[in-house]
Amino acid sequence: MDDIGHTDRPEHEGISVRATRIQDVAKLADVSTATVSRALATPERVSPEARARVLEAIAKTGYVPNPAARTLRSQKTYMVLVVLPDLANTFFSKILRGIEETLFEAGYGMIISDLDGSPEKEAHFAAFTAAGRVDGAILLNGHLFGQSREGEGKPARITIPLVALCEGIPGADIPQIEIDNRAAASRMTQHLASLGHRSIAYVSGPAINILERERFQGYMDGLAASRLPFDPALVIPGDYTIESGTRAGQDIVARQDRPTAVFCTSDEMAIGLMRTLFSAGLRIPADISVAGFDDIEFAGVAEPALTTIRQPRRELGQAAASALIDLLQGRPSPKRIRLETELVIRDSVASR
Amino acid sequence: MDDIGHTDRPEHEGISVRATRIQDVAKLADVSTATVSRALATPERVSPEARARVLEAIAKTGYVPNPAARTLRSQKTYMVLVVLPDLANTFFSKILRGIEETLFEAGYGMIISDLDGSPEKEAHFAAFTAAGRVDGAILLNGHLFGQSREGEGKPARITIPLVALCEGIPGADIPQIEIDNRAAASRMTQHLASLGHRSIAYVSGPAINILERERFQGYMDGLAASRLPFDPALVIPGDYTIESGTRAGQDIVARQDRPTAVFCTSDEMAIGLMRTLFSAGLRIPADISVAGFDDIEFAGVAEPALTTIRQPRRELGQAAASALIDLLQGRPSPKRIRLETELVIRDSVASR
DNA sequence: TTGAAAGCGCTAACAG
DNA sequence: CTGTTAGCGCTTTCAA
Repeated sequence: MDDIGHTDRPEHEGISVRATRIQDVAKLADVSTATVSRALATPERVSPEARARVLEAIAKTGYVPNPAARTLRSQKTYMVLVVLPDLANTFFSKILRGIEETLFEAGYGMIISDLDGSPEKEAHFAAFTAAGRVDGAILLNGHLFGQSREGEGKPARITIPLVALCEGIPGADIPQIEIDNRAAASRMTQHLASLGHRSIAYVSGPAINILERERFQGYMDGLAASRLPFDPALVIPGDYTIESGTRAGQDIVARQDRPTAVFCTSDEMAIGLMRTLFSAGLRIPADISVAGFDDIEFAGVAEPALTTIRQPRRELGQAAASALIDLLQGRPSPKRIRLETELVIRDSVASR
Repeated sequence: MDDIGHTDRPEHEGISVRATRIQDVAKLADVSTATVSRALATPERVSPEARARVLEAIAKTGYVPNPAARTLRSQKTYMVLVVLPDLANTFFSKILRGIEETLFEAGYGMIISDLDGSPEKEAHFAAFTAAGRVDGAILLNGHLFGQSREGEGKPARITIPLVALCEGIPGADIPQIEIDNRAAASRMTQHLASLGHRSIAYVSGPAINILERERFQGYMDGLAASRLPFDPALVIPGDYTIESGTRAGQDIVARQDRPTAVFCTSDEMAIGLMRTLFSAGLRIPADISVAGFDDIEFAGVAEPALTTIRQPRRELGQAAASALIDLLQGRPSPKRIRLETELVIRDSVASR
């Protein structure tokens, strides 16, 4: 049936093709398999001599424990699921690095789930999680797993530890790791106002999005703190993508009475918007200032270089992973962690 | 010890907290566990009645097979490892989608390994692979796993099916999925030449890189086909990153005798380079033309929009996954697949 | 501190 | 077509 199967025992040049098992190590070290297991998991409960012999045997054989067997017995997978809305968004890559680093140090592996806006994918990963392939999950998508798929069967209940990262999940009683979106947006708005801008447009994220709601609050706060009136006409809808930025640019170009500054709530939108303004013959920042949010890689090489809000992406990932590990190991975990952002001043904003 | 552990049996509101096992389904369907297993794996070998009862019982209980037990018994993980040099590079995200799609349809999951230029990470994933956590791997990093870590112990031999994607691995007898880098680079070079450019600079990738060698050959081919002489001074070293593009730009700005066109072998470099040229007061494409390679998302919204080579990223991913699945299921797999690229003409290149 | 022994939940070999 | 049975390799009581 399986015609690529290799024969099991034969030794080629002294190297057995079959993987070393715990028994082989035990035999070589002249101890029981239980002792080998303990030498690895709880070395302090094994005599130094036995431990040394086991370690030597492991080194000699290149033994690596079989994870399936370990998982089956201990009911722990040492795997964590990371759920994100869109892997293509460069914003996530550094966060993933931070997560992976911290997880790795604690002996956990990471499985990435790119939802890609597909409900089936979400159902799939919910089932995956329910099947016990992971010990916990970090959610970057702003909501919990969908519960069941079109009523067939019981919803597989998810009972593993969860952590929400970046997009808080209101109502869910799990640790939330995030930045203070409201304060950051307020700060940028005030920065623009302090430079003399009195007509500051706001390009939003998707209306349902929690980040959007917080950043919009911040925009309002900033306006108020700068004693600027709120003008609904200056709020332009977007969804964080390049394309929506391009569309917002068209909207602005078409206006008689243009704002002097535009605060885009993502760098992607700012870059798309700048392109449209530029094509229409507007000079940035001479004619109009543009600010972004996130500080992705391309923000610094955009033309002009983008003034934006930097999120501590790696640290966000690390903090989320740490919180999850705490939970996984039965330690208490902080309910909410807020990391600081930074206002990065470049060339796309000028004073008026 | 584990103070977050839940009690095992108690039923809350009729729902058992403990996961359903194959035994529960068997009992409910009034068949043996073997029949349940067969109804799932080889339905044609089970009578329609038995199958119906099993399916019903599964629906009723929400049974999901325990993957650890399945793996332990069958020695198959239904997991594939994808090794990439840098997850932050936007070039890879669509490829990953293509891989994931195809894998998913065939019932395989995907684990991503971001090497991030770290040899330890590589050793870690080599061990991971050797430990039998995955059935096969797709390598996007241009080489096989490092063999052992500083001589301690035997090198864990990797014997699972592998596929090389994008960066071919010379000498390795595994399927290679790639584009024709040489032809694509030649085409771009000839495109520039056909527009009247006679001094075409080439910003390279890392010298050791196989892609670089192929693209450089293509550049030479294109020059020859256009009856243009090769001038070593026009080859500027790069490493595909934004920063190296910026540096290449400085090099060009500093020259007395500037090329009229620059062919960058990655879009990142082209974007970094354009920024430097722009800052130095050069107009693109009026003063100097710039071309890229890859067609990443930002190429279309760069200022000016970048003329480049589009790679069929999703299809590349799909083809690699298909080839690996063939191998995994004992079918013959094509040794080499080359997908077509496309010349995308935008605004960063003008005729001379 | 150590070993013996009992499974974790599943699939595959072997009968029937 | 179906059931019985024997493990896959490990961790974890339990007893010494």
